Order: sequence, then C-alpha cells, then structure tokens
Amino acid sequence: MGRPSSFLDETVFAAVANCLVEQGEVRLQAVTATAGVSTGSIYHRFGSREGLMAAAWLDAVAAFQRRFLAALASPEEMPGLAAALVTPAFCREEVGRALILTTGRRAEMMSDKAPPDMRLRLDQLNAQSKAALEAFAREQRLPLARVRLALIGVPLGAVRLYLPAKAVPESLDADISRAVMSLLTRD
Amino acid sequence: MGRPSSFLDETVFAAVANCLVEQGEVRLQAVTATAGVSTGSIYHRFGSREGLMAAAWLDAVAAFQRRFLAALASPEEMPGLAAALVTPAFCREEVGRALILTTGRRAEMMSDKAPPDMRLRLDQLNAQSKAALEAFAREQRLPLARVRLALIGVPLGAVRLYLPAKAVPESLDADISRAVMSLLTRD
DNA sequence: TTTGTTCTAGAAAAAATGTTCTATTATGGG
DNA sequence: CCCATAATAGAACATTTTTTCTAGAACAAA
Repeated sequence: MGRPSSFLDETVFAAVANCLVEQGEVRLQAVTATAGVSTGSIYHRFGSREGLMAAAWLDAVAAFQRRFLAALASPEEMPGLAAALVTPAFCREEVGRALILTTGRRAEMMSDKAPPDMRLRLDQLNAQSKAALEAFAREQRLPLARVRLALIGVPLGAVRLYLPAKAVPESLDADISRAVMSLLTRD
Repeated sequence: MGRPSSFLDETVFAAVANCLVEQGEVRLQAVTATAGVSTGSIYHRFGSREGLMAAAWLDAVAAFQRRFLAALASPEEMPGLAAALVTPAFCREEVGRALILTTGRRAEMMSDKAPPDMRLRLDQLNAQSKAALEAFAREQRLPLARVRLALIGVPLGAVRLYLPAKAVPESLDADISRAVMSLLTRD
C-alpha cells in the first residue's frame, strides 16, 4: 500500500538531539542535512516543525517513563533506589533520547502551537508520573518534595554534570545511591 | 561626554530571561519589546545578537560564581554546605540571572560566534571554579566527582524541580543539606 | 552657542528559516 | 500491466528574524 518509508522516526529524532547539542537550537535545514532526509518527507510525516519537535519530545518522555515506572513498581530492598538509577542507565543506553530530555526546553519542544493530541498525550504521561510518585510517597510515608528530589532531581542533576559533552560514568551510580538513600530514609 | 544611556544592561538581561522562559527562545524583537529598548540601542551596546546573549550569560555566571566561591572559602562546621546552599539562595534573590543559568543552553548563549574576548572571560571563570573545587576536594580528601555532585549537581537538580514555573521553597534547603552532607561525609 | 561625542530610534534592507507545491518514485492489488 | 496509494525530493515561495543605516536627541566642554 503505497511507497514504503525510507527512514525511521528514530533517525530524525537523533538528528534533532544532535542539533540541540551542537548548535544549541533546532533548524529544520540542519535536521534534514543530519538525518539525510528531505524537507518534503519531514513535512509529510510530522506536519510541521512544531509537530516534529513535539514528536521527538513525546518519544523521549515516553521511553523514559516506561523504565521509570517499571523500576518504581519493582520490589527492592531499598524502595525507590532502582527508579533513581534509571536516569543514569537511560543516559548510557539511549543517548539520543536522554540528550533531548536533558538539553531540550519543554516550552520549545512542546509549544502552544504543537498538535493538540500530542499536548494531550504529554499531559496524560505527566499525570501518570505524578500519580506514581504520590503513591510512592504515601506508601513510604515520606514528603512528596523529598521523593521528587531523590528520584528525579538528584539523578538528573548528576547526569547533567556530564552530558552532553561526556559519557555518564558507571561510578556515578554509587554517588547517586548514597544521596538518594539519605533522602529516602525516614529520620 | 555624549548622551547618557537610558537603560541598564540588567533590564535587557531580564528581558532575555523572560523570553527564555515564556517562549523558550530569544528573539531580538521580543527582547526589545519586553525591555522597551530600540534595536538600534541593543546593537549599539552589544554589537549583535550573539554579543547580547554572551553578555547575559557572562553576567549570570559571574554573579553566581562570586557568591559560590565566597561561600566555599568561608569557614564552617560542615565545609561545603554553605556553597551548596548558594544555588537555592541565588534562585530566590536573583531570579533573572538564575533563570538564565538554569534554562539557557550554553551552546546557544555563548556560541562559537560570540565575541572572542567574552569567550575568553568565560573560560577564565570556568577555570577558576574548577580550581576551587579541586582544592576543596583535596583538602577534604574526597573524590572530585563526589564534590561536584554535592556542590553543584544536587543543588542544581533540586532547584530545577521548581524553576521556571514556581519559586524555590525555603524548605528545599533542608533536603539539599541532607543529600549534600551524605555526599561530603567520608566513608 | 557651538562642537564633538555617545546614545537612541525605527524604518529599510538583508539574511535566514519555515512551508508549500509539483513532480517523481516505490509498492501492492485488481 | 495499470491503477491507486503513500511516500520521497527539492526547488520555489512566504515568512520571520537579524542587521544595517540614517536621522536625531542628550550631554559636556570650549
């Protein structure tokens, strides 16, 4: 049914990440050049620049969240630690998506002019994360602010010390763990 | 000696921060409108868009560093803690500069095309910070990576949970302190 | 007051960027 | 083999954004 597509979304998203890191901004011309895809194809698939940016953002957020929620739900000796360590692992294993999440600005990636269905989807994902964190905080009898700091703020702050210039070292996990455990310990 | 200037750098930098937060990007037209300054004046003072961005970035970095280095040098019961708490304080007391540092991308603010003297100045500032952190790590006999995480990564990750949408709450300091102390404790 | 200097003002020009459009290519089904 | 469909390609077009340029305003010193 029709001509098959000649490139993956993933390839374009990687180009977006690359531009974000190299030039600090996403120009369509730079994306097409990097990904080796024509402007016509970009518009055919994503509709507009806004659509492309929103798609890249959504893809990265969803991929991260899948791992994060799974880790948060899995039973552990130290509840929450696995979830905190998802961030550095994600940065090592899915560099492109991690770069979009760490160096992309939300207001720029998912602007007011982005397709409404995509904005809705993002809101849904955010609500899901929020609910999961609140449930965790309740179960553990810890303040929500501290849980957010431990599971998101600290790991993100940690990997940003390296990205986008350097790879996230394995040794970072031990330091993250130390900080996270201190935050997730009740008094 | 010539006509006096009718606006402060600060006013323009605040407009840059505002654009960064509101639109996720810095358009000169938006800056001139927000700051109430003509394009002619912007070019007269900053030379180009790149020059303006570099100036705003440099101003924010320098302001932060002044406080950070002072705190790091001041004697304390818990060495380094005061330095870690500079970040949330900076976000409360110098919001515009904090927004530039937290939401601006370095590659965009200080691009390759920025004035060479400004790029040099930034390199000098970075070298200064690096040296201070290394000295601190040596004195405290702690790994440099852990010191960087404690004094920069954690506080930055913490305030980013709030900025740019919300104010950084006072209660955050206690949580940051907890995490930082666990990282700065040997063994 | 005149002169020299520095700054502001904003429209015009130039450059860069995003979008549309038509032609073309690749695939499957009738 | 021909048709319908769906995708690619890239030049032409439209829009947006940056930059330049000329005129004029504010101030100090002579």
